[in-house]
Amino acid sequence: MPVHNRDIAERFTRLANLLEIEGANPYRVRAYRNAARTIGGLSVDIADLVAKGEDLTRYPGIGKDLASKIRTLVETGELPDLAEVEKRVPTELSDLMAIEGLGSRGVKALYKRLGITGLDDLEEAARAGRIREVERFGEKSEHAILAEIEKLRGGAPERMRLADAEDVARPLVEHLTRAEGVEAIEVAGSFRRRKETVGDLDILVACADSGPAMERFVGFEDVAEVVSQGSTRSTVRLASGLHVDLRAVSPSSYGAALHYFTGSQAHNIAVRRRGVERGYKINEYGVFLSGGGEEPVAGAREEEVFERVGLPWIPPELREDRGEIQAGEQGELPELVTEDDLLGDLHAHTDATDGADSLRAMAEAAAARGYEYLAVTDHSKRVAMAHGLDADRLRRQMEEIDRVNDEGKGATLLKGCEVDILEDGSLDLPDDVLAELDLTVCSIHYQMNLPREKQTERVLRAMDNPHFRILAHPSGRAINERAPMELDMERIIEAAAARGCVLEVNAQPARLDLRDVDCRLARERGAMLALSTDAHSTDNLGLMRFAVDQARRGWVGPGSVVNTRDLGGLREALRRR
DNA sequence: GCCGTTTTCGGCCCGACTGTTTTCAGTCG
Ligand SMILES: Nc1nc2c(ncn2[C@H]2C[C@H](O)[C@@H](COP(=O)(O)OP(=O)(O)OP(=O)(O)O)O2)c(=O)[nH]1
Ligand SMILES: [Mg+2]
Ligand SMILES: [Mg+2]
Ligand SMILES: [Zn+2]
Repeated sequence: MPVHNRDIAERFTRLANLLEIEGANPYRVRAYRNAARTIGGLSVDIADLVAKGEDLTRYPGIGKDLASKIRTLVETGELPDLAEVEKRVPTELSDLMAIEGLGSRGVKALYKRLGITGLDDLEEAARAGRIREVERFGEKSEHAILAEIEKLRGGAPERMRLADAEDVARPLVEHLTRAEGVEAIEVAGSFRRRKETVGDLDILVACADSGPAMERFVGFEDVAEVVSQGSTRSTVRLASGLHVDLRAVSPSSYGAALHYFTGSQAHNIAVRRRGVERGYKINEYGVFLSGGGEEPVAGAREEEVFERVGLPWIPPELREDRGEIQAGEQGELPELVTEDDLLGDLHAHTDATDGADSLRAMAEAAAARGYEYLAVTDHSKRVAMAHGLDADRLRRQMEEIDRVNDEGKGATLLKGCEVDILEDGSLDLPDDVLAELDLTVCSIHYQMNLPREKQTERVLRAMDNPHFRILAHPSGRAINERAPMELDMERIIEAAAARGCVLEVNAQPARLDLRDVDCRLARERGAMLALSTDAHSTDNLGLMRFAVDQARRGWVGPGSVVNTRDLGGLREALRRR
């Protein structure tokens, strides 16, 4: 696999940046950025699509020209347009745009006037006080640039995991709720869309007078810096480094503002374009008639905005401009799975291996959540670090499960095991003991760096075992910690669909594996999913909502999720083909 | 560069905040 989607997206982003610095047509620049966004949000590998000769123009924002450029890039590893523009302007200029407050115009001016091409040049010029000599720069921007360089040198800024963002948001929302005159408050942006990571927090408040809320916001104890402050919008940096935007509007604009601030940017643009087509101007204050007129025709509720452009209310998780608008228009928005749909959890550990709580405690905690069943899936022996089970210990655990089930106090415990998939694709326990289980959860914990073809074969071979049921944390990634394994996920999804294997959506906040886009591909290809917490304690059972988030972002409905079924239905759904 | 139950050409979302702007460009949401 020579060219990853990520590489293709990065090249087009670079091309867009350099063209913008050169002063190219901004809509052409936007077209390249859109293409980068589309490609970055794909589950299938573009290189595979090209190899199969598929028509790339079926993807929105990719026309004949871009399709041909992509094909060239995949086949030759080269993007001739990028090579061309790099002959005219230094490619490092694109990286300078990562500096906050520095855009294409600023970079161009610094390059033309001072010959600055990289971070080192920029720092030197700033220290020498030469930046302020350039038009549209001054003392303040010069200092700001130095500060930003400092931050950038301290390591690339990471996006924050959604679960961590919740912990940051909670006290801040609590703090703002107590501001005078706040009638409604919501964390919007990527947080509301439930993206796996967030770049910042975007908080919206409704109030007649924004003053008290804004003051309270910048006065929050964790604020390290007030980046900007106005009457309707302020931005702060928290001690953790996370930025927070607060937007304040009157209650009559709350719906329009919530729509605006929830995004995504691409979704907003698409909805606003529909507005233009229908004679409206849509902004964060409401929907207005294009001809002018001060009075909005809608704005208090989010539904009104959609209604004006002929759409039903679209769940935030879908608002990525990835087909939700067309689906809404045609009345074909998917029914999305909810936490209430789930009748059990199919991946959990106990104190027999690396879990914190007993079988009995886990069964009772599952019942307290209203579950009908809980699969106990402790590690197999290969995972020695977790004191994994051999056949004997697993059999003793099965006996204990029988006893706990007989007591009938908790949810029904299913006999399972998280069986390690060994390097050759065989499973870590003998078939005879696996045959005694209700289900297996199979996963890779070692040798995660095999080449793509081998790693894919390893998983497919594991599926050959008739006792294989669920593929757990399929990519093995840990967000901000460990890259996913090299895998042909499309092949794995297709194999799962064909052979009656189930793919897990692991709810551990660092995993979220499958990803949203993989969930969507799985649904499209007819593979079944299991939403599971991989709980290592009774509390961990409560992580389920994070798996639900990503499944919903993947357009997944209850029908594609095995643990929406009752025990009888589940056993049916887990039958192998 | 993309795209079309108005269009195959001529549009392409719309607004807040900052700084050096002397009347608004640049950057960002
Ligand atoms: N109409 C419009 N809305 C925008 C634009 N840029 C951002 N927004 C809206 C939609 C975004 O979801 C919202 C918050 O902006 P952010 O930059 O924080 O993006 P978002 O939260 O979606 O992603 P993030 O995880 O923060 O990178 O503001 C834009 O160019 N036009
Ligand atoms: Mg955001
Ligand atoms: Mg933001
Ligand atoms: Zn596990």
